[in-house]
Amino acid sequence: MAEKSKLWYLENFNLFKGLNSEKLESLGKISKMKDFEKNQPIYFAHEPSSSIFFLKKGRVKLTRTSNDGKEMILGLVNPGEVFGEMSFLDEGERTDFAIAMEPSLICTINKEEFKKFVSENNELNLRITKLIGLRIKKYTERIEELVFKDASQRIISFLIRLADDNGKQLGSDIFVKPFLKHQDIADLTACSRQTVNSVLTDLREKKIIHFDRRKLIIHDKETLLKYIG
Amino acid sequence: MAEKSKLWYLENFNLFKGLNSEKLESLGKISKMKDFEKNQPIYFAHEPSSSIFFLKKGRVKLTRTSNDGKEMILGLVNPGEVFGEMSFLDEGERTDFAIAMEPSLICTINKEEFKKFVSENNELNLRITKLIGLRIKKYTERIEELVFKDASQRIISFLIRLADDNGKQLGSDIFVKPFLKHQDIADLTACSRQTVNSVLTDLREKKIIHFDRRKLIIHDKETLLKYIG
DNA sequence: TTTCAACTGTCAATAAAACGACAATCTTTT
DNA sequence: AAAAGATTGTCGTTTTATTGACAGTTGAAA
Repeated sequence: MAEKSKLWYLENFNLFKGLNSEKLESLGKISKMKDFEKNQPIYFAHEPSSSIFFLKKGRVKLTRTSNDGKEMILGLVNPGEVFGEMSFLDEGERTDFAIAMEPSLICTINKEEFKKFVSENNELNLRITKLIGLRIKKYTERIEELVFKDASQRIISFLIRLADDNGKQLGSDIFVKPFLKHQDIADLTACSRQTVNSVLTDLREKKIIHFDRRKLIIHDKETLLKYIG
Repeated sequence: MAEKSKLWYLENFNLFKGLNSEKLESLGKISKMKDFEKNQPIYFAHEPSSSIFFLKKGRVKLTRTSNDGKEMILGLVNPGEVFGEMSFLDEGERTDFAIAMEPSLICTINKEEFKKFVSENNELNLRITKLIGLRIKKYTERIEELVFKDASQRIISFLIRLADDNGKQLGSDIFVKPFLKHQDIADLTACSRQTVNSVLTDLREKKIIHFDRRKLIIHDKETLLKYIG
């Protein structure tokens, strides 16, 4: 491994993997790194979407709020991932609200400068195309889930995704840092807090998962998979 | 207006508006025009997605089916619009199923040839970018609707979209050709046929819309808008 | 013209999940 | 350490929408 460059913070982004140091250098010039504390907003709905973001460290959630104040979570962002990339596709305003769930380190690049950088580095085009394709796929899957699955199936699907994205396998158990409260899971799966609680409790009684306020363990992913067919 | 070219069929696609005749010519060379009859499938799920489609005339619906046979409609395609464009973003298989709802005329272009054409005509890049952005927006709006709105609000939202996309204003009435059966509306709005019927009937009783088997008229769009806030 | 299949309209029964309420527990602040 | 606030757990109760069943219509096919 090469010596630690001052651009260390760009190296780990999936999107930039394998770029040579010259290009990372020029990327470094147009990017700004910023710390966010827990619960600090990153951008708001109706703001002009003029930047694209990369999460280096921490955790971010993207939400939408209905007229009457109900919240839904559009997505969670893990380290190494891009967010706010709609700015790349669209001139308009943001439609979602981004907030740091934990102390986070976030890299910001101005939309126009990023577009210019991409046009000078065509290898990125393909990656971005794939990224966008993946987003569309995720959204259509989410729609499908809302249409075809009932509340407990949606919650179980979510647990599986959580295990895959954020879990650490230890023997036959998968440990997940429980960074979401029940209300968050409810906002992610389009059901009520009480329903989330009862589904989780039920799974715990059946020894398929275990959880309390400080841990979440999936004992038996196989069985969970059976529930959602 | 210029004399009718043999490329008349390409002229009206939103995506190609304003391309000069030389470019249309070369587009003509890589595109194939084909007639589809009512209920004829255009592509299936799990097929490799090797082409992109443009609807010249008729009407197409894009659907997904759950494991247990329930259907949802992912979207309706109107003349002048693209579909199957995921092939442009993704190497994989189709995830949806496209079927002609009416006798239709459809232009097909091979994904790779289309990509080549786009790379030689950079003005298209921006339009495609916008198109993709719009798709993402539509999907997130759909998710939002499923999460925040109840069945009758979803049906009413759908009626408004239908009026906007397919309606002809005549005085204060908006006429829509009723090309959808109740089951289709149900598949579009994620509720049951019976619920669709009862919501529509209720709106008819209140004289906000009128419909029977051969027509659908929206008398009072204002009031519909009030229902959905 | 008759027949058949698909679609519409309606209703009662059932099921799913939201909602409201409140106690218990944990966390943070003072 | 006490108080306040947030989160979880557990209830009945109520709402919403699905389901199934069946009769009435309509359009197409024979």
